[in-house]
Amino acid sequence: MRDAQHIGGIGLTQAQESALGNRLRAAGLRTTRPRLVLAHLLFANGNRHVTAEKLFEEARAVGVSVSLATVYNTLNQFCDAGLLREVIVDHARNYFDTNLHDHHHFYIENEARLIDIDADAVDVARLPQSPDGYDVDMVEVIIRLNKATE
Amino acid sequence: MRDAQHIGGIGLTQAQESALGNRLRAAGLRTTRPRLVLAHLLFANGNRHVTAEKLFEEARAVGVSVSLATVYNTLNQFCDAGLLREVIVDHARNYFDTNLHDHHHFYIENEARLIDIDADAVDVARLPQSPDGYDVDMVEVIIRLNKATE
DNA sequence: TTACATGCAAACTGTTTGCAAATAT
DNA sequence: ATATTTGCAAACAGTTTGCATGTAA
Repeated sequence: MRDAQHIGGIGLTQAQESALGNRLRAAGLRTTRPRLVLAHLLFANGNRHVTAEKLFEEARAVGVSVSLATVYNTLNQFCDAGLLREVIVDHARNYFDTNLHDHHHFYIENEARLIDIDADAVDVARLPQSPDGYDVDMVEVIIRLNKATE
Repeated sequence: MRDAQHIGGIGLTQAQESALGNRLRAAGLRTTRPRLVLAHLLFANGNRHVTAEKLFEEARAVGVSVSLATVYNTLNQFCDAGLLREVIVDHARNYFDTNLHDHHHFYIENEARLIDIDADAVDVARLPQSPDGYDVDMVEVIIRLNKATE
């Protein structure tokens, strides 16, 4: 007898569902079905970079009906709650990153694809002084890539 | 007797106008009035970071009527022609930077303001290897700032 | 005189929002 | 029972585009 599939048709075990529920509650969010589904898609398999549209399609692909507006709202709530962070590399699309550790990015421009770079793989040895009256919020290194011309 | 004001009411000298004209022609662009006006606003006073809307307002402020669409088109043409480059730091607004040298940016988030950082003020000592099949297009360092909490 | 640039308004993209119905606690 | 969340559709911001008119070469 296998685990009940509680959430949509996506085959979440009770343990997974409960863990995700705790995570949402810890972040101050109610555990609604759309949030559990999206959280599962986001957090179940390692770090991800996701746009609203892509996540929306993934939800539908696993047979869960969520509105696009809810995907947007949920991503923003997760962001505000500290479960996600934004990455700004493209003025068309907004990316959300599940990796909350200090890190940087490759951005493959013609594929609109992000790849994480561990913080300790980059050495920003010296930084200029910030203008008076301002604090550093974060230091981002973005390495823009294109397909190699062979 | 002072120099004739050839372009709108913005008091371009003949020398300035001719220099800007050359610059546009060298970039493969016809020297139209809107382009000369916008080029003057962009290039006359050192390096700038500008949005389409801001440049549009500046043009109107100096009494030149240019359509917003033309400002957008012109900025994109200048970009394609290598007279400007884009800076992506905010998914709402698109910034254009007149500084074509290798450099980085402070971005003051709550003021939507960019400040240049000379390339040699930052020491990116070690970079990770790019994924196979991709070439580095550029390495951007963005230091996000907020007003200091005193 | 011919190709290119402009202005306008309409289209378009990604995202947000107002509100009634549904759901979590 | 009450506050929160959802879905839908409409609104919205920034940007792009089609087309008739105007302009540079």
